[in-house]
Amino acid sequence: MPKFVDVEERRVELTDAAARLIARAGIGAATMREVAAEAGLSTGSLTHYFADKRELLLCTFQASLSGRRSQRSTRGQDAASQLRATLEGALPVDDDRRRHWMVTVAFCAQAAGDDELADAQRDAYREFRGHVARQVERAGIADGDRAVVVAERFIAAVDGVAIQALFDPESWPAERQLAALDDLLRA
Amino acid sequence: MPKFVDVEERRVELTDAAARLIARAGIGAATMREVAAEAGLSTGSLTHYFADKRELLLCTFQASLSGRRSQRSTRGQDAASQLRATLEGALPVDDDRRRHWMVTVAFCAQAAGDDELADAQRDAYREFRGHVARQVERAGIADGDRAVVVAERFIAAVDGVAIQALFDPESWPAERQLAALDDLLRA
DNA sequence: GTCGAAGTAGAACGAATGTTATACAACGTT
DNA sequence: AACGTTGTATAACATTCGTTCTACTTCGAC
Repeated sequence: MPKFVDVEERRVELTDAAARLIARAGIGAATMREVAAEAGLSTGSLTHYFADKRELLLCTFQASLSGRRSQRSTRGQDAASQLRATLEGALPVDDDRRRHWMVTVAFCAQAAGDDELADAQRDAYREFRGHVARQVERAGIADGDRAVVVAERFIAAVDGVAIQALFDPESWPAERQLAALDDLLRA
Repeated sequence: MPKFVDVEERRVELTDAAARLIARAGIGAATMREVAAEAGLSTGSLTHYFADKRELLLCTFQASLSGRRSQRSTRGQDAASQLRATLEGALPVDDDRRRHWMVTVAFCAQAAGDDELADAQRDAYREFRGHVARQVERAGIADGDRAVVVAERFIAAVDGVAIQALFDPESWPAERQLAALDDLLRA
């Protein structure tokens, strides 16, 4: 066994580079050469860790999803605070979350005509909906199917604000986004 | 003056073909050759009506925007119904509106790294926000700055539902989208 | 009927892309 | 110390893209 390199870490470096590129200049800028250069490597290394571009993009998408999922670390708080934290995680209030959102939008667009991507998108959203619904139940806001409906409404409201904030940041500083979230939870 | 062809009509045919392609298979599928073929023409004709691909895409985007704007024909109704109709126009409840939404998402993704596109996106949204705010005022729901805030909340809720409906149509048939809209307006 | 501008088609070109192949460097094993 | 596997870089390949160029058609003006 020669030359020890943490394969998973390398793959993360490469998908991170792809995500940065996509967030900065769109998915069209994420060419094999550009991704490799952004990661400080060569296309030879890139193809060594990903069979082809499709695999690279799929992994980039799923890495972005799991990154957002891992950000939902909610312990030691009451249910209402956990719910609030979860929804706040879906707002582009800092550069990191903004980057995640740009990647998400890019893959939403890419999902047209790519069934595998569309399925991944849909499943990720349903998982998120279930997560929010569970927290809605724990917070005692609603139960059963009603909790799912409330979760959908919460997510819709937050996603809508997020989209507006993404493309009109001047109108939507972080405080205003959080104020909108508070208004939503108050009702 | 030889050979009379309605230039504007031809341009619409071409941007329509581009929009169909983008909605069906993503913006990556909207190559010059594919767009020309979709419109039943050749690349020679395409370049005859659009200087380059960038102009074609910009015109396609603006045509999609103005198409949605012209759909807001609201006369002979009370203010509340007009508001409802405007917001319903932003829901992907039929193939046409669904197509408009797919094009919008595609250009949202494209707006990363393209300032001109990002500006157009932002301005279009602000125009829509003003339109909704005016109808909110007429409906007597709120006045002045409050009307704008209410408009933003309405748009956010509708956009959020739209995004969910786009990528999970099974969970969001037209009736459910409209029910969500009614719930929103009732509160 | 002839001429010229407008429309259309198709080929051709350079640039860029995804992919593959080849050569070299690094390190554990024997 | 020699070898084989892994990692990395670079070059080459075929394809596809946007764009440009050229030829042909169509129609009104004279």
